[in-house]
Amino acid sequence: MSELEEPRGGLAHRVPDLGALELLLAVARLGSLGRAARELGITQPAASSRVRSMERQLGVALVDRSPRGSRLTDAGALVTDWARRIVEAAEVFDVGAQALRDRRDSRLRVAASMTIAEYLLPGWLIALRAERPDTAVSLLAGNSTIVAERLLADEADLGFVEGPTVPAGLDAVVIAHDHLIVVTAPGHPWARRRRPLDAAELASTPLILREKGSGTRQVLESALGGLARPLIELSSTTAVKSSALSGAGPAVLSELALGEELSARRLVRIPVDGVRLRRALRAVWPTGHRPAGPARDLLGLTRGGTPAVD
Amino acid sequence: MSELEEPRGGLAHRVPDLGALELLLAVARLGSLGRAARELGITQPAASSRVRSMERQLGVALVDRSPRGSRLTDAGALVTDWARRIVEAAEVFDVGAQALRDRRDSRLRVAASMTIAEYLLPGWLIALRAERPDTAVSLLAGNSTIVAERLLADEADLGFVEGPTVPAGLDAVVIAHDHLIVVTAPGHPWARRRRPLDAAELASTPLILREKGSGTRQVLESALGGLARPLIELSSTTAVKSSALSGAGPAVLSELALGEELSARRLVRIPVDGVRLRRALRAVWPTGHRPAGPARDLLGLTRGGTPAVD
DNA sequence: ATGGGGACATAAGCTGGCGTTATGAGTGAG
DNA sequence: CTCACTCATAACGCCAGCTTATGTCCCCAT
Repeated sequence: MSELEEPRGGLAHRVPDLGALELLLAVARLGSLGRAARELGITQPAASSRVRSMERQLGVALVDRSPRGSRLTDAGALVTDWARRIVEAAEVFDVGAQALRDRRDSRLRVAASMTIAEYLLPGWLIALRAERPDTAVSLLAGNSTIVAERLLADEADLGFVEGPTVPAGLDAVVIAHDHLIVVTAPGHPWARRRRPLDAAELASTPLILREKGSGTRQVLESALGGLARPLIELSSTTAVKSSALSGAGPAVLSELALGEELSARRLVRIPVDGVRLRRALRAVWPTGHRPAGPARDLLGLTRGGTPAVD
Repeated sequence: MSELEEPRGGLAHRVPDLGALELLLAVARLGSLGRAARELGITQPAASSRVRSMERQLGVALVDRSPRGSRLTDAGALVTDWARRIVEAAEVFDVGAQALRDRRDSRLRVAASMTIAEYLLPGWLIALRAERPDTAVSLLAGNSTIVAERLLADEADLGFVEGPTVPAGLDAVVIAHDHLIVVTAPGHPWARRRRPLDAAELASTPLILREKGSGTRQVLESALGGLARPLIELSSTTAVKSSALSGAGPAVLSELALGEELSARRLVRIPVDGVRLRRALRAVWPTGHRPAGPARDLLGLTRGGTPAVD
C-alpha cells in the first residue's frame, strides 16, 4: 500500500541529529519550547520547527503543546531517555576529543594507558570540568613506557598506567582495579552453570582473547600460570566484545568495556573461582614531584572524591 | 594569543554528526575511504571531504591516508571507540523510536512496562532484527494494568511486566530479575564502609527515592517492611541518578539504570545484607495463547537464547 | 472587559553543509 | 606501460535549518 517512504539509509537519516536531541532534553527539563530555544541560543520558531520535524521524522508525538508550556508525552519521555544516552555518549566523545588535540594552553597534561584513556578519563574530565571549568586538559595515550617517558621529560603532569609494575622513577598510587571478567552470550552452556569456573576449566577452554602481549592477556596468563588457549585472537577490546556478542564463545575482557551488555543480559558474566583476574590501575608522577594544582584536582576525582592523597 | 575560535556552542557544534561517525566506523572497519563510502551509499569524494572536515573540526588527525588505503591513527582509534558508543546509543534510539510509532503493518505488537521498554526492549529488538529482519515491531509502554488490557483485547501479542504479581487472565514466565541497588557518590561515607548495610540502617537513613507508589519504591518498602525515609522524592529514575551523581545522598535505583557510572566509579554500589531488593520481570500473554511466531522469537531472546519456553 | 504577556505556529528569505559529477595525481601489479 | 586502485580538488545544486516578522490562543491582572 503506502510504500512511499523506505528510508533505507544509515542511522543518521532515522535518528535526529545531536542538536535536535539536545533541544529535546532542554524542552523536557524546562517545560517550554521557547525557554529551551533561549538556552540553546536559537530562536523560538527554530526550536518549534525542529521539534516538529523531529516528530515527523520519528512518526511519534513527543511534546504536548499548550498555550502555557510544553510537556513530554509518554512516548516523548521514553524517546527523551534514549536521547539522553546518545547525548551522554557525545559528551564523552567531546571531552575526550578536546583533550586529544594538542593545545599549547593546556594547564594539565595527562598521559594515560589506552584502557584508562578510553573508558575512565573522559568521565573524570567531565567531572573536572564541572569543578574547574577553566582547566584545559591535553591527553596523550600510550603504554606504560610512553607514559613514563613523558612524565620524566616534564611533558606531562600526571600519568595513569595499568599493570603490575610501576615504571622506574615514578611514584604511584593505586586508584582502582580493573577486573577482567569471563563472559559468554546467554545461549552458551556456561551461562547456565551453577558452580563457578575454576582455573583448570578456564585454562583448558578455548577463549576469545586479545593478542599475546596485550595487558589483559598478560593478566589472564599470569593468573592461570602461563596457559591460555585462544579460540580467536583479536587486536582490540571492542572486537573481543563483538565476537562474544555474536556467540563465538567465551571471552575474557575488562569490566570497563562492558556497559549495558551485562545488565541487559546480552552478555552473561561467568563467575570464576580461585583466579585473581584483576590488575591495578595507578596514577603516577615523577618521584618527589607530588601532583599539585590541576593534577591534584584530577587525582582527587579518580580516588573517589577524596582530594587528599597521602 | 590565538583566540580566533571559541565555538561556544552546544555539543552539536563540537561533535561530528551521526553520519560522520558512522563513516568513521566504516573506514576503521574497511580500511579505505572509498570502500566506506560505497558501503554507506555515498561517493568517495563525499566521504573524503567529510572525514577531512571532521578532522578539522576536532583538530586531530584521524586517518593515515595512503595510495593503498587508510588506517586509523592512534588518536583516531581512540576517537573511533568513543564514536562507536554514540552510534550504539543511536541504534537503541532508532529501534526504540521505530517501535513506538503505530504501524499497521506490525507483525509483532508488544506492550511493556516503562523500565523494560526503556532499558531492555531495545536490545532485544536489535537482536531480533538481526535474526528476523522482516519483523516489524510496535511498542506500547504502560503499567501492568495497561499491558494486561492490551493483551486481553488482542491489541498486543506479548507483554512484559515488572512487580510481584501477575495480572489476572495472563500466563507468565519470569525472564529476569531487576535488582535494586544502593549507590552513593564516591565521596559519601558509605562508600568507605567495609561491612554491608543492614535493613535497619537502610530504613533509618534518608534516601533519594522515586515517588511513593512507583515500582522501585514499592519494592524497597516491602523489603524494608513498610518503612523508607525519603531525602528527596523524584519522579524519574534518571532524576534519581542525577541527584546521586551530584552527591546529594544515597539513592536506590535499578541496576538497569546504571551503566558506566558504576564501572567508572562515578557512583559506588553499597552492598546490602539481608534485604531482598529485587523484583521479577515477566513476559506475559493471555492464558492459553502461548506465544507463537514473532512473539515466540522475541520471548526466546529475552530468556537468553533458549528459544523454547516450557 | 480588556489589554498585556507568554507560548506556540506560520511565512518568506537566506545560507551553508553535504551531496553530486568530473577530473587529476600518486602508487603498485601485471 | 598501462591498468586498477587509492585519495584530492573543483564546480555546482539542493535542502535543512536558521532568521525576522507576523498571527493566534489563552491566562491573568488591571
